[in-house]
Amino acid sequence: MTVKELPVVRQRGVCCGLPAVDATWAEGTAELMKALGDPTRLTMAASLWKAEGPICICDFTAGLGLSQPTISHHMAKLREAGLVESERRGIWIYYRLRGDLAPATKKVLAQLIV
Amino acid sequence: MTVKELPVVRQRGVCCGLPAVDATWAEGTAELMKALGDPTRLTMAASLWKAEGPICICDFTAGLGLSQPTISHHMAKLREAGLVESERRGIWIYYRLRGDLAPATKKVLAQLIV
DNA sequence: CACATCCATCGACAAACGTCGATGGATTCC
DNA sequence: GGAATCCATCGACGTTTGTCGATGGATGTG
Repeated sequence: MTVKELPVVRQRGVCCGLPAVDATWAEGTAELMKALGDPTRLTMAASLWKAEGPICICDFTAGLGLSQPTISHHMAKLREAGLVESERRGIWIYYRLRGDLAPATKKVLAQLIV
Repeated sequence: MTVKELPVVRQRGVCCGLPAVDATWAEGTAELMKALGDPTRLTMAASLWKAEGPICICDFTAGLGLSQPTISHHMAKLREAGLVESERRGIWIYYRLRGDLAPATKKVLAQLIV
């Protein structure tokens, strides 16, 4: 993030180039950001990150003050984003962060979560 | 992110606690994630991150294949998120990442951008 | 078997979002 | 001064999102 001087002269009607940014990377990474771009989902992800063990929907419902369908909906988003996996245990379905998270994703989460 | 065994016994109708997650942190961080949660904005932010100097709207318009109002709109979102600052230079308005970005934000961007 | 609990899914609804064309202000060039 | 360029803002439009109540399947309890 080096800051250089502004271009002194510039021709009107002519545009300069941009640093190359891979479109596929942008698409995928934006998807991850979008998954974390809601306070409820971010809180759920952070809880799973900090938790010693997996957590079930009813615990989030109780703790976050939202309806069960809403929590379920958010968890589905996290699943679609490839962030969590689930395991049934009797009546309950326990969620945890996926064990095979991409290292880059892990680093972002580690950096993100206080 | 330690993984522990699932609870073996559990009472029905009783919910367990969650790891504490600060609501203010979640609100603010989700705001940042939301700002980066669109491929166009993420590309713009990455371009600014990689660029040697500031970039003006018309360059993004030319490079990203979107209308000028759309680019302007996205840039406004990045500004509202506290990510960019601008400087007028004649006809052009140059944008750059804010110099006083929070260290945490810088680290996230550094981690994020390839 | 009947009943309770947990949860995913559906349908609905208001709010937010991404995009565009049109407009108008600011600045520079001729 | 007149014309051209850059850009922010407005209004409009269809799409996506966050939330809920209702429903039904799966599983365990008595």
